[in-house]
Amino acid sequence: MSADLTRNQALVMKTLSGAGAPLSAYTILDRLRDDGLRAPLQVYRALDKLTEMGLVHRLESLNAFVACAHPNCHEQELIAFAICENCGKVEEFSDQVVKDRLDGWARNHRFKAAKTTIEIRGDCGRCEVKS
Amino acid sequence: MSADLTRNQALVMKTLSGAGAPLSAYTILDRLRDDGLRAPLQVYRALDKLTEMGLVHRLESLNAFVACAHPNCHEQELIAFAICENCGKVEEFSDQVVKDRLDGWARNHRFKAAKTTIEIRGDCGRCEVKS
DNA sequence: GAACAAATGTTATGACATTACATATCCTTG
DNA sequence: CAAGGATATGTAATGTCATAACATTTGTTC
Ligand SMILES: [Zn+2]
Ligand SMILES: [Zn+2]
Ligand SMILES: [Zn+2]
Ligand SMILES: [Zn+2]
Repeated sequence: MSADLTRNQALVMKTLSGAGAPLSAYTILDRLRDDGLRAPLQVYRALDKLTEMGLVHRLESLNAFVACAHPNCHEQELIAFAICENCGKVEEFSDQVVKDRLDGWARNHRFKAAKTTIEIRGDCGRCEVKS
Repeated sequence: MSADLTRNQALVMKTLSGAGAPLSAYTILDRLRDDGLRAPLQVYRALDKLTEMGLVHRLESLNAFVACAHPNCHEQELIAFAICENCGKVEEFSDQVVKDRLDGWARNHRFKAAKTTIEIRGDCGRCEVKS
């Protein structure tokens, strides 16, 4: 199925997987200087491919990227993200009812959805910050 | 209720209302040069206040801003946006079921939501492009 | 191995957003 | 009214995110 990754794609994927939290393209670049990467485009091109493959998600409200938590699991699903503003952790989930409701709205309004973004910003349970 | 707008806030609001589509902060700035605005910050500060007041929404997937279609109507609602990638038009809607499902997920995971983004990108009915 | 597609390298530039600091305006209250 | 505080403004500089354009290399197919 998913073809082997190229060198740059593998480097970017490894960086994101190891981070455990979203990273900006430029942060990824900084962490890969020693591996020979020098220009933003090298990272953006790898991110584009990885996103197409479903291995990486772009978080629109953060302008950042995160490794998929369930690779190859939810190819066609509508994915929602819960993003902790305190620790940076991201949880992915799907909800068929939400998907059905949004699909229904689109159908009723003759809107042809291409991509849907659902992102919840807030504080995760583990982060009950000592006020 | 919503206090009077300051000069800069009124200028930005008028520009956004008249546009009928989302505008970037820099586009707004360009359209207000003749009114004396010169720096991005003047626009961003006005946008911040207008957003707080609920008169303007930020579209995360576009890095742009749009005048609220139903001012003072949905103060506390979860708002979803359907954004046409062809004509730029944005439709706002609320769905209580979607809100309940997302609230339920958050409750179950002890996630304290601060702000939720729902944006559907696609093509609106009016835009059935001549292929 | 010629031809084509895909990936890479590099420079420059464009687009979006904030920091830092100075000044002005409004509004309260003694 | 003067003093003080809160809010709004003006301005320059800088930081952050993303793509255009072009040259080169690598891999695949016939
Ligand atoms: Zn995923
Ligand atoms: Zn957290
Ligand atoms: Zn609205
Ligand atoms: Zn349209």
